[in-house]
Amino acid sequence: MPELPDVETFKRYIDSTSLHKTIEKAQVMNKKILEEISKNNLEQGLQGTRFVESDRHGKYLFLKTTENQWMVVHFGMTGFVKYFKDESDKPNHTRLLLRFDNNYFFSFACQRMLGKIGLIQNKEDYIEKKGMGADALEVSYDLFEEKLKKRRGMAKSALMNQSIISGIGNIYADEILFQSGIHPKTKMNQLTENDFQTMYQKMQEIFDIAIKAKVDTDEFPETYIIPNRTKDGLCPKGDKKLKKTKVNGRTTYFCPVHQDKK
DNA sequence: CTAGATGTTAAGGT
DNA sequence: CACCTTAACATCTA
Repeated sequence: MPELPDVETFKRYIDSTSLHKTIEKAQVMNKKILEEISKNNLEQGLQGTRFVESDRHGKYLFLKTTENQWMVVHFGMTGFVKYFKDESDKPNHTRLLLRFDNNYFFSFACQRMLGKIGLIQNKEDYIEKKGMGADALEVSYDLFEEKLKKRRGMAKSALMNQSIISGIGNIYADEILFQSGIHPKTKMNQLTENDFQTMYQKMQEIFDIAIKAKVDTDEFPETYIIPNRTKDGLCPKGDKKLKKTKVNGRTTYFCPVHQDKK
């Protein structure tokens, strides 16, 4: 799940459930998710503090503690968070478990262990060190076009490159290109000014709609390709079968009729 | 049993 | 040097 809209949805969920509660206990259940910190240092760094503020950059989530540090969360491919009261509701692949002073729990779960959690002093330095580009919801049109138009590789690869623009993943890259009528293998440097304007506008619109729908694909517009990204999926604009290919080593769906720009 | 699944990164190649 | 592509990571399911 976790592309920009998913992470934004987690952020809002955390804002409404988990801020301003003292963390009485922190338990790292699996060390593989730790990013440059020991189990003990993360647990001790969290215990006794409260989360007071949250932020998101691309697919990364930041939670500020009363000690002026940030817990940075990356969800990998299978990560999610859950706030719950009854211990029997604890998710299966919980890797970090917090208990608040109201006896509710906070779980960070990730089945495939591709997620990461760290504790950092400075959010801006971290973003810089990771080489992240501007957040997809904050990037200006001029920067969007300037960064993308020189790229020689395939359009989809460039959209998914986090160092150019942060937040677009495999699923939403397919949606942006479908809504823009651009074939995913088109070379980015062959697109026109008009194409970049369309992609920029569609990117904003799609993320906006996905976030408002809380990422529930049942609530997505009928014209979206995301719910149809399956074997035998049909184009929502014409009933022709979608094509499946690989870009960047990732499964890519597109409509050969509506994405002929190449 | 094998292939593939929303992500990132290191290593190799242009 | 800047950019592009691929494999690997760990686990589970179709």
